[in-house]
Amino acid sequence: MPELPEVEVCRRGLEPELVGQVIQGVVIRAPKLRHEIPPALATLLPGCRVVAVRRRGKYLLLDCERRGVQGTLIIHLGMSGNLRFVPFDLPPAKHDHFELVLAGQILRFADPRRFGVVLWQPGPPASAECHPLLATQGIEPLSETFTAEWLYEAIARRSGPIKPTLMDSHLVVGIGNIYASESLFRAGISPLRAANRVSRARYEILVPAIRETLSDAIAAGGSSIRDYVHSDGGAGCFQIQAGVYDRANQPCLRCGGVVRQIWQAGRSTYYCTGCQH
DNA sequence: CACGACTCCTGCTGGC
DNA sequence: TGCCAGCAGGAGTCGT
Repeated sequence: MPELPEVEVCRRGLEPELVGQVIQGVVIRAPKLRHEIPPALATLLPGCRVVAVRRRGKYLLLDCERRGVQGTLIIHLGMSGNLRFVPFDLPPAKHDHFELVLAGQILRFADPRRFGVVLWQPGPPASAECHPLLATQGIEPLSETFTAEWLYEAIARRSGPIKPTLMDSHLVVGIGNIYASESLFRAGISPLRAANRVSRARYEILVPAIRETLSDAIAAGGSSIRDYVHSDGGAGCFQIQAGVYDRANQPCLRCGGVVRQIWQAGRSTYYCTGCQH
């Protein structure tokens, strides 16, 4: 599921249920995701109050506190991860790897492909950003500092194609394979064009296109935020009709041209040969 | 530094 | 119907 919008929708679903809650217990079933889930969480977390649910890129950050001791639970959903609130008596399924036991329910993390991450960073909330996985994260595309000017300058020495460049989380966070294609479609820019050969004027179009693509997706998920976290995640995420993604050989909804599928950096890319140059 | 290839893992789909 | 190759919304590491 998770690109930035899905993670943000997930965060918004978690926040009202989690903030203020005291963690009663922890269950670790799969020691090894992308990294081992720290066994120490089983003793660190019980008794902790969740004081905030934040997002950095595609990482969820649960700030925790217990009598002055602070730390942040870092969760990444990888390709196939999801978080659900479930009742105590729902037996765990095959890929349910981790859970927080709360007062009236369980927050359960499932991830079939196990590309996800559950880690712990001790210290006050601000120190979470110092974790090696987070310290190198790029700019937030929905922040006010993400401007055409910023992107144009940042990309000056990037000669690779624009689409995989936009997906580099050390440059800009949160733009995954779907929204990279969709944003470029909205902006009318070919995914094959070298990043540093996109004109300044076209970045003025691309940056708002990225912002609108992401925020439209959040808004679409937002109509069923509760459902998203409480059910199996199908509800919110796919309500946006894709312009090009997964529409190979179908007519472009804007110009009637044909949507083509190509491969870049090992990932599929979709674009309209008629209106993206 | 920047880039592409490779890697981790399971599950589903499409073609035969 | 069954089998298998290929692909799936991420991202770190390594070699060039």
